[in-house]
Amino acid sequence: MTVAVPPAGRKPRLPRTPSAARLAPARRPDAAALTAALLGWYDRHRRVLPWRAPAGVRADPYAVWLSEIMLQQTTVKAVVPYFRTFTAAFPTVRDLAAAELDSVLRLWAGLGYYARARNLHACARAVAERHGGVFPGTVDALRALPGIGDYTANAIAAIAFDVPVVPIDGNVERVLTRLHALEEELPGGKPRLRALADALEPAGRAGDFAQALMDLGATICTPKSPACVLCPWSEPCAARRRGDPEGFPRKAPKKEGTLRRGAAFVAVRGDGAVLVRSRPEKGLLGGMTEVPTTAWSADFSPQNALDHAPGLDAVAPGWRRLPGVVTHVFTHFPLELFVFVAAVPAGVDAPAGTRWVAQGDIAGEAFPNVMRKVLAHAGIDPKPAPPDPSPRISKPKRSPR
DNA sequence: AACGCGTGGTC
DNA sequence: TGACCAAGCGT
Repeated sequence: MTVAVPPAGRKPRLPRTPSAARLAPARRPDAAALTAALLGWYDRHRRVLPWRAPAGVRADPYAVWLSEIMLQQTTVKAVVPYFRTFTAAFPTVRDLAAAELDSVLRLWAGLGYYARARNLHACARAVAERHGGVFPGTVDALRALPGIGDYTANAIAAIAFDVPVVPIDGNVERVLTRLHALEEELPGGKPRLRALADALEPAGRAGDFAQALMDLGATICTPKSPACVLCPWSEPCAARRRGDPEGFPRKAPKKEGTLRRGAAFVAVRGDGAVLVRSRPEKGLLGGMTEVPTTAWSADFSPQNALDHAPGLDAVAPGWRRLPGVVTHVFTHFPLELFVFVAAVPAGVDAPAGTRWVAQGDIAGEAFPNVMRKVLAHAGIDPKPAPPDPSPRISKPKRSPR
């Protein structure tokens, strides 16, 4: 279905009479009216978040950038404690640039998508070196920095610099495809979505407008059971009028990955030290810490697992397989790990490419969650990955239905 | 362009 | 309870 998008700044003609209104074909909603309704709603219901400035105050670009990177494919609830930890450890982008990559990875551990942490560090250094420690205020300059794609460049430009652009994330995607009942499947329909976003009018409040769209998507226009009765755009929403808001956005089904298996080896010394190694910089869980494992493959069998773990038979005389398996689901494949444990005599050297981590340092290692599960399965408490999910943030809960 | 890349919450 | 999803990016 082809949808004509009116040029920004011009309103579609309104029908003259009520009867004409009823008979008229669906019209593009009036951009100025949409803006007024959305910003009015935002002024009453905006969420209070650690990286947001008070109403009427422009937010700190560093805080906006840091939060936007953390929020990529990640929930607000998960991000808040990490955001507090990072701003405490690195008050400015220069502090972050001066830090070792390894300390950044350690603080990031548990948040997922670890390439973000490496790009975060690289971006901080680029800002420090290329821009004198000050974030640039244009979409193009932001877009050129590591870890900043189309969405994030537009979000930072709008929120931190009030550049009149509309960032499109999952929330905005949902809100706009519903508002227009866009039939075209995503991601193919993204260019049309871009046109719909560009037809909106932030009216001099680009930052508020962008965050209003996201708050609307996060609290009202939710994927399941949207609260249309509370929505400022309820009246013009084509999907609601059609009685099927949940049906948007239209998406092509995605295929699932096949199960992989492997073995993980937990070698524990008498003093509590554990044998670990670092994963390669690139790829799955890049740069993170792990206990030695076999390769993970669809045809793995635990029978001769040690044959596929060179050097480990020399570390300890008796490897014992624990009952059960550790399961973990990555975005693109599920994983089952068989866990082997061994008590290692004092004085045994770590094989090439591995190292001993003292008992007290285990919590500080950059273990991804799958490895924390393995350690827990072996009876070792890896300590909570995320910082304390301490002070509550405002939660605009609505009554259950 | 399609895929690789984590984790936690929700129903 | 497994499937789906959440403020995407890099290749």
